[in-house]
Amino acid sequence: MAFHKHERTRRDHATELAEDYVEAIDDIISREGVCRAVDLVEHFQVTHATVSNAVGRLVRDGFARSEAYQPIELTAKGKKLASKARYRHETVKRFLRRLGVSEESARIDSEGIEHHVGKETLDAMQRVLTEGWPAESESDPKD
Amino acid sequence: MAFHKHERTRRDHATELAEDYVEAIDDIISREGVCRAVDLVEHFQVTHATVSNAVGRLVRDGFARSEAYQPIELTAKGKKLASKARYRHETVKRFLRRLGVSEESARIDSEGIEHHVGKETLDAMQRVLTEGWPAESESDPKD
DNA sequence: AGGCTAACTTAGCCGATGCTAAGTTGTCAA
DNA sequence: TTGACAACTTAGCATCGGCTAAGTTAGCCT
Repeated sequence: MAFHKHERTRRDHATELAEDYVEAIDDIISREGVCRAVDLVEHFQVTHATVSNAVGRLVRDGFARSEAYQPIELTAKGKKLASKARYRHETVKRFLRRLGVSEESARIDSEGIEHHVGKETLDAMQRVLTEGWPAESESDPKD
Repeated sequence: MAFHKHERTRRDHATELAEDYVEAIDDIISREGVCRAVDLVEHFQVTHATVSNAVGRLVRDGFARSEAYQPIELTAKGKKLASKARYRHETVKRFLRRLGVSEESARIDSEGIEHHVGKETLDAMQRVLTEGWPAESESDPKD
């Protein structure tokens, strides 16, 4: 790995908001046809000004397109990130449900957790969802 | 619950750094006897200035005590937070190991995940560690 | 056409978390 | 004892993600 001990965590933070936004935008477009800033205001329970700034960063970073006073659109890059984020989010949430966690807690916790789940952990969760729990083993795993 | 949709996630963020710091300070004191700023510089791979600011916030928020140029100490409140954080961290990490995730990934992912795991999820993970996997069930859970 | 209202932007503020550069203190070894 | 070096602080800067307040635009209804 090319990461220092806490570098990954910090890098995750930098993209968290972008992931939450593109995921929300993608959802809203699916449901409503278009996504307006006011929809994101509603979704994240923040002010218009906050959304405006955030969308500005998405545009700057190539995740979204937006003309002033027009609906927000995702770029190909934005759509790709959105679908990756949704897959992770769904997998984590379904995994928590399978673990026995309530809908409410699974919804809340999965929102925070999804950004910190690496490929290996995600695959392990997905495996549980498709193949059931791993075998119980007495010995320590070696990998 | 008294949370708006994303309020919990935002609140978690506010205490994340504090938790990481008190946990690290507590560990270092256990291992070394005292904790100096330079140990935290090493641990988090940030500059001295960053540590100085962060410790200032810990002191301001009642988690730590520190005299200029002296070792850093935790208050009772800080120790309590540290042990809560360590318990969560350890539980998450051991759970991931049990899931089949490698030591390296479990270490990295648990660092990010621990701050977003609510009581219910944590209990579910702990239950797996002490009692094994939950029963497979065909039907949807109802809680 | 005109005007109202809701949607949006812009400007300016704050705190958190990072940085560099420069100054201060503590400590150990010569 | 004193001087050098490591440890620490302080000042000043940037970005992010919040906010309020104020200004602008779009769209609809009369």
